[in-house]
Amino acid sequence: MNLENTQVQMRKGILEYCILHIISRGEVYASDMLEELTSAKMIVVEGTLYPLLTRLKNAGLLEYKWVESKSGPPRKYYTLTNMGKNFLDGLSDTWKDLVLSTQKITNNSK
Amino acid sequence: MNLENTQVQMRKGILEYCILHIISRGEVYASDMLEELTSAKMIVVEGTLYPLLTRLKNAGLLEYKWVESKSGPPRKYYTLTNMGKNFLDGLSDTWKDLVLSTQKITNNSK
DNA sequence: ATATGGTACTTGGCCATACATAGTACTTTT
DNA sequence: AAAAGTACTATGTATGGCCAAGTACCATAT
Repeated sequence: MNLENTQVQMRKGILEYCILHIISRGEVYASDMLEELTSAKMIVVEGTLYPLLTRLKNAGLLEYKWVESKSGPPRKYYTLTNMGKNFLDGLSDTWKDLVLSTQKITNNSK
Repeated sequence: MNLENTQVQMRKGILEYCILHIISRGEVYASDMLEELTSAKMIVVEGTLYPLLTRLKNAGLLEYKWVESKSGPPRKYYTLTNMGKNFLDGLSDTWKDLVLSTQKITNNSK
């Protein structure tokens, strides 16, 4: 039971929300997402991101197309499916509720 | 992969934070916490709360004393240890960072 | 042409937490 | 004595983040 471990637990689910959101703004591939997540101080590593993308794709929330790159192997560029858009909307509400609930508890000083 | 499942995932870790916070405000026992969590719309059930309290206690973050009840079996009243207080402070920062990071990403409309 | 280093993605296994479910123990009510 | 209610315990399952090792392709240096 240490802080680092709890930080990991806190990220669960939230990451999914953030990634769907990033993709909703336009075609991106994994490294784009990693860069944005890192610059927002949301710690993520490859071993987390890639399996997550695969999961979301298998669930029908994402689709991708291969695009050639000038500096390396081809890349998977992801976009949201309609189902993905709906799911993102649902997640949005869930996240807002969760933040509100937490505020309610942590601001309560009785 | 459904919404309900993701809600569960999002709660992971955050619950720990909320519970430590509730206990930090004074002696409480499990049903007190359950009531407050429910009224804040943070869905939790017995089967989640009790094991969590045991875990936190074994980690040295909580301690409890038995108190007789007028209407039923005795209760465990919990308080934070010093270690628990420090841990809660750390969690506070972690949570705030996480919310900020998420805001940064979800408000980014490029 | 071959070797080296970097980029992009894949896979298998581990661990921690939330939850469902069933069960124990004690008290009060009928 | 039986039934109902309260407080707590124990076991097993599912999921997601992460580590670590590995594959494959490209560009550059030797």
